[in-house]
Amino acid sequence: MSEVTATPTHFIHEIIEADNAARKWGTWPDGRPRVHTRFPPEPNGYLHIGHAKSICLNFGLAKHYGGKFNLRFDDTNPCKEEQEYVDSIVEDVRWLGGDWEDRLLFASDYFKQMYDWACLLIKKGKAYVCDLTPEETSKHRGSLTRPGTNSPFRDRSVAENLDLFDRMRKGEFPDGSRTLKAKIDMASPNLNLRDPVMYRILHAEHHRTGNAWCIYPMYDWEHGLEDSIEGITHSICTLEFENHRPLYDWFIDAINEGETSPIHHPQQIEFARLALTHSLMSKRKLLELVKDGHVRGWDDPRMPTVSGLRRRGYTPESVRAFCADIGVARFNGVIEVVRLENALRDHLNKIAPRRLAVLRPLKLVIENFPEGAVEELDAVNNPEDAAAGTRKVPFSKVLYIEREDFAETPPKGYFRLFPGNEVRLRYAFFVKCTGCVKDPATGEVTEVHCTYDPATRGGDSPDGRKVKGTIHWVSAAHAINAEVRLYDHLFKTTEPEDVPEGVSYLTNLNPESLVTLSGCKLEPSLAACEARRDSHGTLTPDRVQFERHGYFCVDPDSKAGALVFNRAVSLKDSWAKAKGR
RNA sequence: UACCCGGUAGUGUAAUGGUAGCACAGCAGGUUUUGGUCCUGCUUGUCGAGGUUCGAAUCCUCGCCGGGUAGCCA
Repeated sequence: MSEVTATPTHFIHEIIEADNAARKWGTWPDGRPRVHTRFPPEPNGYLHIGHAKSICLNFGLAKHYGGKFNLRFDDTNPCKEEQEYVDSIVEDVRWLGGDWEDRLLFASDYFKQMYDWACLLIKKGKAYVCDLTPEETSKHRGSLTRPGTNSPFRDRSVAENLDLFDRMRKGEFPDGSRTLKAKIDMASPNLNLRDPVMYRILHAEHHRTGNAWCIYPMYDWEHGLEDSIEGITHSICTLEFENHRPLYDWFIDAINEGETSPIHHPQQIEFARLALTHSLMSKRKLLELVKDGHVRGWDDPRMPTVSGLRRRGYTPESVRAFCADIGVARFNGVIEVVRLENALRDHLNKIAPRRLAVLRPLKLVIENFPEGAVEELDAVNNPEDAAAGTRKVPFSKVLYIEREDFAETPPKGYFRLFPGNEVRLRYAFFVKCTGCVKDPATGEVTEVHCTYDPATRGGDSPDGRKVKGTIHWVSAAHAINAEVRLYDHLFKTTEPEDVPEGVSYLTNLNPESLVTLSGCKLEPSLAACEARRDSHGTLTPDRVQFERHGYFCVDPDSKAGALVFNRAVSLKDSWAKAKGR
């Protein structure tokens, strides 16, 4: 069975496979059925995980069926769009693995063609220049339950419409004074069909066309034309455009009516956008979080933006796996964010080198270990990947262990260090706790003491003796210092936007979403880690597993000798779960 | 009280007139030099009522519930 005829995994596959079987969209030169998708962002903000779903869908479909994928900027509103956003979107789509080859396209490049088609519609009596103000237009539209009323300018002559539209283009009229509208049906139950605006007057500088135009096309008019020009077969968008589909079809049909060589008519298909628990996808609110300083920027590791995920330590592979895993449907649900976190764990478990790192250090003194001696011990780099090999880790008389790995009076089921208990120091020796030293003023434990069994070197006892606990450690004399940032959900509630009337979603912000730890003690090999960048300048930080903690990556805030690590995701912790009960 | 679209375990997603399955979460156990990984088992579901049919998650009707739509935004 060839890849192309594999079992469909969702309804869009079914549509495409039926189209392919019927050769609905023709074929490529090599004879295979044509599939051509696109991702059409407006460059007015940063991409987030919801966009990633769309990118993976569109690019994935093109790739699966041996088709093509375009990256097209839908830059038809000069008031909101900026080059900065174009650049970040290009970077994010590329990072996610989207390949548009030489087709990085801009809707603004089609302005002249769209204008000509608009004139054609005027000549066909299907479009007219309307002098109604925005407020009047709104009134004439009627309501959800009342039909609209015709504009008094609806029946202007073709000649007058052509003249007025030409003068709109030349900039003779002020912003908002006139529009070009499609003549459809003011009584349609679908409000989108009540003589929608095709062009508005905007004397604004466009990021690419400058001042060449002072009329700009509206989404409903423009979008299908862009798809048509590019030969898009399946124009995939989100569910809220469902009511717009009749208009998408109407415009292209209107252009084609009576023509001997009709333009290409793609098929619009809607799917459910992504929503994640403990998260937010609204561009406006994301911007607010950045502007008001609730996060450190668009790429704050707590943000659901693609750049945030990247800085957090997510791999493109894990984001793609997540998008494939959650599926595509026509139901607006909410995905549990643990699914995303799990996708990362899955990938990093396979590829991340293991390292020893003590986040909240507590001194462990080995009473019977010779002063000044150093043992070089072999540590496995990745138990999931034998090819990753081993490394040497220095061991000495004074170590750091995790504060939470010692308890003077252990809770039930605790099998870490406590007086009289023996545990294994990972890759090193068995040690038996002999007691601890406390600060007489505060009562805080400042040092733990133990003895080690030299016969257990490497972590196995020749006499077959077993220990229940294995803890990690770092040699105090060899440790390097680092800052570690622990992240938790930005919002403490599952659906942060779900707030009572008059209450801000900001009240759902999690005050503990960022915990910064300084003076963390890392094994010396970690000194070589970097916040690397690829040949495009895109961040690809080194990622490691700190054993028993989680997966971490190097943050670009790092400086020589002062590394900063971000926790991408913790390891599953059944002990923490058991304690919580 | 208009039109459009939806409703399957806690969450998401399959089954397209023929045994309601999968993933994640949860629970229990096994393995383990990470309380990780891995492995095994278990709990939990077709919004409701009618109808068509030998047989309905699927088709029909009527309800109920949810989402979308009244920008010169996309």
